[in-house]
Amino acid sequence: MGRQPCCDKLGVKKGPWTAEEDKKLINFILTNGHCCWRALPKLAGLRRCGKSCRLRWTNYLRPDLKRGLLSHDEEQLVIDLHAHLGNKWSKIASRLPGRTDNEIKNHWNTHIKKKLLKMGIDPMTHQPLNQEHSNIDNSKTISSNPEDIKMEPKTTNTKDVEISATTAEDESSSTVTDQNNSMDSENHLIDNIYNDDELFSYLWSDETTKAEASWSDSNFGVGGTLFDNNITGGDADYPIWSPERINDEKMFLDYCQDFGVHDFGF
DNA sequence: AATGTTATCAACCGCAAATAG
DNA sequence: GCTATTTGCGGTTGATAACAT
Repeated sequence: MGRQPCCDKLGVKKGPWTAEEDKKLINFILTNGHCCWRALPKLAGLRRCGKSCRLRWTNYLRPDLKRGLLSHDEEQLVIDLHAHLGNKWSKIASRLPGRTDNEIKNHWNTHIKKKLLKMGIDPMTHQPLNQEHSNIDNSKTISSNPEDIKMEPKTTNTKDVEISATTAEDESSSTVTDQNNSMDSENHLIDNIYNDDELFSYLWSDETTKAEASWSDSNFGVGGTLFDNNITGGDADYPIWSPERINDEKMFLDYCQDFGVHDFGF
């Protein structure tokens, strides 16, 4: 018995979303929440499959999304998280507020991977390419044990290597300057995170997956309203630094104004 | 200006896990 | 406990923008 396709192939539109479709999707979710992605397109009057709607919403339309390139500290965090979690993009994304797994995955493949390779670091193992198989320092190998992982970021060489490599050979001197300027404050930020044992055990704990309960469930459940609760539905979804949290509502309202705020029934 | 190449990122696909009945 | 269905994830593709020749 074959698996049912996620949607009727006939009459389902593919490809880039139009502003009109976006509007319909946002409007529907704001009004009704998304009780069932499979049924949503029909109810919302969209000729898309539920999967496509979910993706569009989570990767592009969600009001808490950040826009633009990852900042240096975000990038560094991605590298460190990747060293421990591997290609668990959704897990990595859950540590970066306002970023999606897709976005991080794309950024990894287009930017970070190249940077690491340029520095002579294997992006998959996070070990120097020429020492990859020699295991010079076994303590730096990726461990599945949270207790081992816990202290690792302090000793992981990735960050140190990047800083020195950036200074020595980065393609643009302006980039170096920009990064160095921002790094003072941003590294401080990251250091604070790493120094926080409690937070770190949280980060690596499987329990966090429970705390990663759907953003939408707490904010867009059936009958729920967008801003009834605070936008995050609890601290568990976001690391402690997140000034964006404060601005989420404003940003979303700004966004909605692109479509015309009246269309959303505000 | 025209053409070719590379980089980027939104979106799709297939699979596996989770959930419902 | 089993089967069907839904959801979410990670890999990949394809359109197109940016850059080089």
